Amino acid sequence: MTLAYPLTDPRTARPTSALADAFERHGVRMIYARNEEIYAQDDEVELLYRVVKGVVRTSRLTVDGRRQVGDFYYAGDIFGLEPGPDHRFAAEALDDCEILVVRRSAVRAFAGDAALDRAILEAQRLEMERLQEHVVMLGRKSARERVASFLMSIAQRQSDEHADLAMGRQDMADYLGLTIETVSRMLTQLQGDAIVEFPSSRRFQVRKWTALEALAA
Amino acid sequence: MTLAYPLTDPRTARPTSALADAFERHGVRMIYARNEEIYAQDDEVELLYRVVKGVVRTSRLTVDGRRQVGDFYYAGDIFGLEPGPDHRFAAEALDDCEILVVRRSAVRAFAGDAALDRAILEAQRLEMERLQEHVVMLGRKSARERVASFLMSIAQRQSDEHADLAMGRQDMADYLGLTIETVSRMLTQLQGDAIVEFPSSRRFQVRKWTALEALAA
DNA sequence: CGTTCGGTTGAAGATAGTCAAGAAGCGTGG
DNA sequence: CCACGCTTCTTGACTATCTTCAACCGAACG
Repeated sequence: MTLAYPLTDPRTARPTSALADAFERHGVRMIYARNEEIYAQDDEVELLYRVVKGVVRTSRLTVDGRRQVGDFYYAGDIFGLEPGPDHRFAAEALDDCEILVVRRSAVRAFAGDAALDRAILEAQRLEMERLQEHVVMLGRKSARERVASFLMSIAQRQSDEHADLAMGRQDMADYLGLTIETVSRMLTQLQGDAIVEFPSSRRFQVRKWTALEALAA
Repeated sequence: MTLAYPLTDPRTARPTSALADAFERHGVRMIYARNEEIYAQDDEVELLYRVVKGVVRTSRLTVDGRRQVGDFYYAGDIFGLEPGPDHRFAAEALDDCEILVVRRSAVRAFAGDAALDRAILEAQRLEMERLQEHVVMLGRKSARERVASFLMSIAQRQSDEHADLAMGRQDMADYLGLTIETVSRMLTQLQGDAIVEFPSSRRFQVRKWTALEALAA
């Protein structure tokens, strides 16, 4: 990890809330290399993070080595906001990342309790929505449907015709509660049905939106 | 649903937080019959609920009829606290229930923004922890492990030697992301291994705590 | 005493996982 | 620029797990 420079950058600034404002003023800009750990499982929760550039993955390891990926965070997303005194999920940089970090107490002093609490509340909302969707997906969707949902959410995020996958197959698998082989098979299957097309393993294009939507439902 | 009487009952009162306090003062006591709906999926979020007596189940139905149970709420638990403007999960009374209900805006006026936000924050914490656990369970545990985890959490909650299941097999299955048959089979299997014992289908006793814990891990 | 409902059990089938091999991309160094 | 090794992804064959469909059992209730 490299400490870069504390900064308020107008390009990445989004001073829409007390929280965003606090990030601008008190944030420290950090650089993380690919696969570097941002915080560990069971670390104390004391900082808030916002992705400026790159993609972050949260994940949890069970004692016997099974891994569950919590979510992926892209530029603008806030993460590290977890209930309880320590992190149940670790956070790692998927690729080279630029992250704004603020100390929670610093934010509180700056923003005032009420404003901060409301801002954090809002961030937690998003987090909970993600979790709720995740639960339904893992509990009630088939492998094919999970993969379709995943591609759907990625494709929606990117306005471009082509969508890029920031993560490898293993990360997808651990997010979807599947094995890497099953993910791979489902992808080739969706491609065989001409629903999506992969010019390369990390890049795809949706061919039949309605079909993909139906699966993702 | 039957409206009972607005009340502050010292037995069920837990005036430890602004939220609890608000429930005491502004709560309306409602009675729901077994399987009665408390709020529907896609209803607007505007009320907060606290279980006084009975058990509540939240669940979500997909378009094609699959059901995912979100969680079960027992006496003292707060529910209905969801992100977004409307409920993604419905809430229903598992058995005959007594519920304290407060209007969010009323609570806010009473408690003051800051105190309320912090109290809601705390309740949301618990909710997020449940969701995180649920994700890991659905994503990375086998049927046997899921059932074991479930029994474990029920048994821990009840101080008694015997633990009672408030819900039927179907509800367990929909919570665990399994079918009713698989749940049943895992239960008989755990019983066969003398890890738990079911004198009746709704009542059990843990025989080998260490074995159950190992599975639940 | 029959009916209903919730739970269990069995047999067969589908879905996803495991193990193993092969192909394709990618960076490094000759 | 090509060759090599490494990693990631794909594919195949087989197995395990879970689901499906169906029958059965037993307690609760009229």
